Amino acid sequence: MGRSAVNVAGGKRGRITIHDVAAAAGVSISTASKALNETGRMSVETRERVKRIAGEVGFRPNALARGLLSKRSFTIGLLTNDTYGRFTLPVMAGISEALVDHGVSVFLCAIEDDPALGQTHVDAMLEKQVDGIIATGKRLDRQLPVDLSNLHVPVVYAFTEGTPTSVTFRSDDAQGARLAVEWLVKMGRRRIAHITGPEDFFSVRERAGAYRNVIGGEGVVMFGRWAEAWGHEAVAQIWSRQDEKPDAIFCGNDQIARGAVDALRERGIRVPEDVSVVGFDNWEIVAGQTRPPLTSVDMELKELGRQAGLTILALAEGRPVEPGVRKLPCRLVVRQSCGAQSPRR
Amino acid sequence: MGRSAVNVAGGKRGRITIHDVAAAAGVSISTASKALNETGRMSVETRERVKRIAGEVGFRPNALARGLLSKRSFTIGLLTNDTYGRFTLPVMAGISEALVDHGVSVFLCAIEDDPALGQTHVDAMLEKQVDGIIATGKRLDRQLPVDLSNLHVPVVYAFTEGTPTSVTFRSDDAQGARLAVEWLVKMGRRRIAHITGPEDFFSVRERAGAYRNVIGGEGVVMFGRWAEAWGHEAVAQIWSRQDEKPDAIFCGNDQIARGAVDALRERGIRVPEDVSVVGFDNWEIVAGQTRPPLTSVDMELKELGRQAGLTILALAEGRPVEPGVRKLPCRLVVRQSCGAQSPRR
DNA sequence: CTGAAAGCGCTTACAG
DNA sequence: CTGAAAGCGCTTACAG
Repeated sequence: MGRSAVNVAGGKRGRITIHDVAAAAGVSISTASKALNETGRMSVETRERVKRIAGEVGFRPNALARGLLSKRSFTIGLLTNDTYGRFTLPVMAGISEALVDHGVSVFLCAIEDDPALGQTHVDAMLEKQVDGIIATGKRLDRQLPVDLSNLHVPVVYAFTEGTPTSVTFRSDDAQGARLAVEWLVKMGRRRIAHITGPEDFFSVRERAGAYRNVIGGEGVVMFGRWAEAWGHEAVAQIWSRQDEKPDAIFCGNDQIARGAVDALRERGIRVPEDVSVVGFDNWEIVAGQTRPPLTSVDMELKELGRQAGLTILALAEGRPVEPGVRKLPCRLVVRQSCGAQSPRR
Repeated sequence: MGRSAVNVAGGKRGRITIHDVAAAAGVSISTASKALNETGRMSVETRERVKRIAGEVGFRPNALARGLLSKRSFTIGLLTNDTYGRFTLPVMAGISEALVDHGVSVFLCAIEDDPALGQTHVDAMLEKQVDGIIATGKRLDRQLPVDLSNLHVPVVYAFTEGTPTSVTFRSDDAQGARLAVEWLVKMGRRRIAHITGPEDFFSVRERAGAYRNVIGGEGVVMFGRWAEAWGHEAVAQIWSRQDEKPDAIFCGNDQIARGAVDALRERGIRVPEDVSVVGFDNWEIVAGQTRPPLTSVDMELKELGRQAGLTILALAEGRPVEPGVRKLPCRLVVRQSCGAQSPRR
């Protein structure tokens, strides 16, 4: 008891080591180690005493020393080229949430689209003995500008293109688009248009394909830019034509949807009474501030991050994981832009 | 040469250690270590040979082992309660940019406003022997829900409230507001109103105070919420009154400014011809998409992050750092909402 | 100019 | 039930 107080200050640099705990408890460091780790066999009394004293002196095991032995650093790296963070932040939140209970911390490395910077960060992670790397990005059909194959540590891809033998998590954009269009149909809409982003995006083609499947025909698909201004322009184009006007618009993302809603309002067309609008991404800052707030497809990126985190953990622990692409379902978030009814999920 | 190839596979687990390099080069591990670290004295020939072979076999020093000796992990933690990332991402980018060249990696920990989660993350960081912790948040007048004093590692605060003896970086909101209002004055505006957020925010009071100082009177200050809808409402209130209308509005953030601009347009009031508008935050997604795009005050959070990073590094290396609050200047980003003229900076 | 030895803080067979 | 010893991968005095 009295002796423990003497050692509270710890050795040099103020850090308390297992030696201090052992000395204070009057046992060897091996016994102290086993007591704290619930391994080995010893009297309950000894184990409890060591643990109590460790708590009293504020002992915190040095993860560096531990990692040196165990070959596990309880550290992973998250690599992203999405500097703006629109997609990376929810993914990061999911990873962190899944791993914090396992004592795993996450290095975040934003590499823009700079291969040299990417290599620097990968090298730094590897030297720090990360247990694995999760690569994430801003589009499903592009790889990060770094080579992550043959790395000696497991790699998982989330919301970015992976390699054929890796495990890759992505949103099921076709299913998400289906959700949106079927919802519009269920609201009684029959003339549904689709205003979306650049056709060279894989997800744009996926979403457009699903749109066509649901409406059972060619429909009206307008490819453009990921911008509010494009939503405006597209509405102007449609309403300047002679043909019958749509009673619903499925937009490729929330920014386009916001532009479309604003353009409709400025034309005196009511949303959702005259025209229903659905967005994609469920980006709160955009969807929530639109008048009226947008019903939108959420890609569940946090859940995607969580699964990527649990997978990298499994790989790091040597548990078997089936390689391949895993599509995660999207969810429709109902606000006011399609009418008041709530989904019957 | 031939021998090095034999060792490429490394020891168990495929990792190549300094033993492999030493063996391949035919020297002792001490010599290998000194050769690689440019320390000690030896023939240039030996040093070069060791370095060449290390490169050939793909040797990567184990930072865990290194850290155990040097008491430096080349790792820092970034703690934030800003889950949305609006403020944290630029800060993080600045930190990372400043430290990557020094071989330092960053653990990102989002703790929401949960003290227990905060403690868990702090404990994890401390066990991993971080060289320091940077605390950041979403407002200048609130502390994170964790106690970071008496930590045995240096702590720096950036865009969140620190402790009296710590070093804290924050934006100079008064100077930023002055920049905005002086700009409006320079554009010939004389009746400048101020629509802003909740009065209990320190930065709201700072900005309002600077506004009053520049216009030299009480002015029109309307406190409200950080939302587009509030910008709308405030404009409606002003324009429903009998008195003379403002010819400029300085808004407390970009969302309010966007709402105000939309409300003005809907009233047939032209921006910037009839009324100039300035926002605050320079949040690209809002400021850039407003019609017309917003002139806005940028808090230079990336620079703030960079300085926080360099400071924590200095502290970690034992260099002396003056404690106290450091206010960093804001910058006015000119777009189209005040007129076409560009700043004469 | 080069190497043997001690040690960073811990864990884990192996003895007793 | 408990402890001495070896070792994880490196660095750094200290000898030679």
